[in-house]
Amino acid sequence: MDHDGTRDRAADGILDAAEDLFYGQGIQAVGMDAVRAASGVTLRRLYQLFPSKGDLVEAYLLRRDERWRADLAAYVDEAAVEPREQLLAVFDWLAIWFAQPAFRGCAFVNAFGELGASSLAVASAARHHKAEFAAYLARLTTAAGAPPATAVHLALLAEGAITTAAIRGDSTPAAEAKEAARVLLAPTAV
Amino acid sequence: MDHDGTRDRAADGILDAAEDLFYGQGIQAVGMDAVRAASGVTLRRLYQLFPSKGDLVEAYLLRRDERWRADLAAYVDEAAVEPREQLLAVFDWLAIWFAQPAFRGCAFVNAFGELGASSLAVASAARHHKAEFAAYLARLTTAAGAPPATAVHLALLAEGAITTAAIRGDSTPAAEAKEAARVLLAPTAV
DNA sequence: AGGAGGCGAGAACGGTCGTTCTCGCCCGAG
DNA sequence: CTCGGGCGAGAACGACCGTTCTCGCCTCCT
Repeated sequence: MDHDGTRDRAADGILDAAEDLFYGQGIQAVGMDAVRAASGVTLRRLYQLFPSKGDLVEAYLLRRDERWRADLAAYVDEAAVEPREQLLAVFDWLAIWFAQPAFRGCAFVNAFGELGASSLAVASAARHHKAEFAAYLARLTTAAGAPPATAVHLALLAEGAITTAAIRGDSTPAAEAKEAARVLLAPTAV
Repeated sequence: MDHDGTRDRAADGILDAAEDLFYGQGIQAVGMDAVRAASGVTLRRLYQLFPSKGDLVEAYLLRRDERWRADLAAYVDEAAVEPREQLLAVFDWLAIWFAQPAFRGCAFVNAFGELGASSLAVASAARHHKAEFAAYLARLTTAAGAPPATAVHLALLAEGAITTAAIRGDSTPAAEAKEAARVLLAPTAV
């Protein structure tokens, strides 16, 4: 038995490798043997911890969702205190994300496009991720005293910025979306 | 030789089948034999017209890009004459697209997420498609007398609406994006 | 009329993938 | 000391994929 965390540490290493590979190359393009090689674990243990590739994919998406949202919230929390400024800080965080060399768009959008039609687990992971992000923006928006519809508009801008930055391969869409967000947050400007 | 259009008609049928399958299930999930079966053509002819799957994918994306933009422009042209109204009509067209049962997001975003990391042809097809769409919005925006930055903002909204509609599986993001677009197009409102 | 070349149908080939099995080895219980 | 159960390493298996080849047949030039 594993009284210590050997099992969990192995699972984390596998998930680290799987995340790099799945996100960087696409899920179908990465074989289980590549995950094994990158995580330094044996194939037997890999299947003990994740009985099928589908399970591994699901765990990859779940962990990424939680870490992505936690990282965003942590950045926003220390970037600003006023809700309106926090909403704008979301786009600053996107800019930092987009500038990372490994950035390749939203993992959930990519997984949905690849497997959403055949895997219900992938489709609902993507739905959940986007719903949670929308709910986060909605909380900030009501705290800022802006109408609820504004939260939806900002979510569309962020979503568009992510996809556009991925395909254009540059990070300026974050700043562009922030400009638009500023307009949407100032209904009766000047 | 084919003096008549037999060859071209066969190619069209293959592309029709390939488009249904690639868009509906993802590119890697569809084998060449499935394309052959759906198009009623023989495997030999399929490879005569498209020497590799990569060629077929490229042709699929190219034809889809042109038809998508032509359909959009045709709708917008007959929906409104004033440039500002035409910009808003773009989102009405998106709503119609999203409501189609087979709608599964942007074919180029999906292909990019699946193959963009490994296929330069797919990556540049996606870049080209998005650049052309952005240029179209830029033309309408300058015709409407709005600042060029507004075109970029509207493109982000449209992009976000496409992805959000795909993942949520409903067509309301088009109307939500249209609301936001109206705000962005009325800088000094009321 | 005859033969050569193109066609349809599908088998075949080499490679890869997800998953499981084999086999020798170690380690701890009795 | 012994022996059984779990381990690492990798081979093996069945399925599938992209692509090519085989093999009759049909057809069109001369």
